[in-house]
Amino acid sequence: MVFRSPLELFPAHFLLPGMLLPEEPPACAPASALPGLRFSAAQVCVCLFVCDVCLTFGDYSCCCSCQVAGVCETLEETGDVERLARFLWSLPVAPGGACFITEHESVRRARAVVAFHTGNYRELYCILENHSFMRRASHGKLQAMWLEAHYREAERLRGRSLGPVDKYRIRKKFPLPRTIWDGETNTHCFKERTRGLLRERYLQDPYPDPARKRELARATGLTPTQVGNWFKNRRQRDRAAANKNRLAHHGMRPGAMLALARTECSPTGSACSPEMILSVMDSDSDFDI
DNA sequence: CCCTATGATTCCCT
DNA sequence: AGGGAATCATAGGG
Repeated sequence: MVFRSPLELFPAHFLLPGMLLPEEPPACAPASALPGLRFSAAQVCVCLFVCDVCLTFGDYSCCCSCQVAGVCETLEETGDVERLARFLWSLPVAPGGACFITEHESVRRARAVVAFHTGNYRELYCILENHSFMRRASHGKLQAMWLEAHYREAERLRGRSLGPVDKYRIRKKFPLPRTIWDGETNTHCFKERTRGLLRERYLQDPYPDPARKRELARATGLTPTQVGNWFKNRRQRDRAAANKNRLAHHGMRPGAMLALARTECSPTGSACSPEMILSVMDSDSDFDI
């Protein structure tokens, strides 16, 4: 087992907590040296026995790695990457590179965060590709770092910022590793069953009241806002299609179209707009309602 | 690379 | 608050 700076510089500080602090305290110093952070007593404690534990692989091993992980999580939450980097730097490193502490998922994630913020993308990719991250809650952040790192590399290479299409190609070229992705496809469209239900209700009433929207949301698993957006988009696109169609029938006045719609739908015309008639008749892919 | 489809967002209006 | 219009962002086909 070997130590990197600053443990190499101040080993006594960790092993003998009663000693005076050096002029420049290492990152893994007691909480008093880290103003603004609230570590638990146990988390602080790790700074005092971590080296000894790692040297001996004694009974503290599990406790030790959990405490280190806790400190990593706390530092990561504060967003102080520089301090997090110093803390990671202070951790012991086994000759082969593996250590029960650094193998902890939170520590690995912290290493990934530091690698990302320091622009060490090779290391970031290595960490993300070669270790499984079981905590799904952290997948989003890791995925974002994976993509952003590839975007930045491409931008640096091309000497210009990337457009949406460039980014899309980057995502295709560098798909998310399965270590940070559950494998579920992230479809851009709603499920066919959901869309079918929405279309059905839209035909009945293109202007559902809030209660109906909530009910539809429950039935489809969408949020009421998503349901509202869907209806809004549907109406907007039907109107656009109607206008397009109207241009094709140039010479036919809007009033005539409305009359046509009302006669072909219902006497009141309440639940069937001219746009809907057109959308049903149109051959656009989405007009299969 | 262009185009289309589609969900989301923003701004303005009533 | 909710609707319309314009626009953005993204996925996917050819």
